[in-house]
Amino acid sequence: MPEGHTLHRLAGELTTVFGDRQVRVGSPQGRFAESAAQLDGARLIDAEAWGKHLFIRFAESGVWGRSPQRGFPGAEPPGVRFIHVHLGLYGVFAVHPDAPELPLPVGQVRLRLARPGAYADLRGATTCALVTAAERAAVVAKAGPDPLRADGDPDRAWHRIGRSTAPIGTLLMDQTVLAGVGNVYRAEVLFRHRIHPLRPGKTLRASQWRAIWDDLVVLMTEGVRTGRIDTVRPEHTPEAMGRPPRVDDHGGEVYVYRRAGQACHVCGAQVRTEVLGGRNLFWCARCQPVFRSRAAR
DNA sequence: AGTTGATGGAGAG
DNA sequence: TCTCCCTCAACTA
Repeated sequence: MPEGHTLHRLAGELTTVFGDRQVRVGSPQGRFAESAAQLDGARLIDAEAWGKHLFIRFAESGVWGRSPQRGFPGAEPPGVRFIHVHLGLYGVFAVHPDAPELPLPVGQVRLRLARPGAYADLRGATTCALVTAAERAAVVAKAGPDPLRADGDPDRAWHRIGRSTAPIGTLLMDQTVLAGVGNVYRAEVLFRHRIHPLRPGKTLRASQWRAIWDDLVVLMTEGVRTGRIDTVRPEHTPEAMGRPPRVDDHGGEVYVYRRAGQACHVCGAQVRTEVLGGRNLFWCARCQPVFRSRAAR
């Protein structure tokens, strides 16, 4: 379930459960075994997310005591290292904060973090690598502003969007334009703002982009809190509309994502789908017209 | 038992 | 634009 909210939620969980503690690091599956052996027994300082990237910070092996650098990623002490995790499409990092026993790994566990009473298993990640502070900085430098970070700057994204002929649906998914939005938030935020996904970025008004950004901050912050993606307004919830709740693997209440052919919750028209850049796009052609007359606004 | 798809992205051509 | 990678649940047969 990995969009930006998943990674920020994970960063918080990992910091709470393992922050400022000595941890066992292993790779039952074996693919991260060499790096895991180097980190095993080191102190985990904290974890941090930038868009869909997760960085787990470790003090130099054998260094003890509280780190004054915690929360100040600009000045890393020598020897600090990170596990860089990217979940890709279907990676899962399951944190078990209260586990009296350490169970045998089930399935392909690439990375296991453990301390007495707690463990976390990573499966299916596209990236799990031991990196230096400089390598981490290079990944961050490529990423666009993240709506979930206090330092996220919407103007940086607007600089790209406002002059691009690419579809806004493509730009929202481009992690160098904006970091953290995935296929669900893309579909949903465009629906909420009644913008057709194929509309060129440069045809948006700055105020429209600002409204989208502000909405993403709210929606994704809620996603971090709940661990799911809910985007319907109070008047469109199952309870308010007297419709059955969504039954799906991720469970959130949405307007258009993966609802192709079903009736739009707002206007009743059939939700449409199309492949764009290898990813499924969903929108309501009536609520999100390509061209909108002044009268319609 | 085998196939498909999924909230992602890198690299080749 | 295509191909490939990672894993596993939910399909199909």
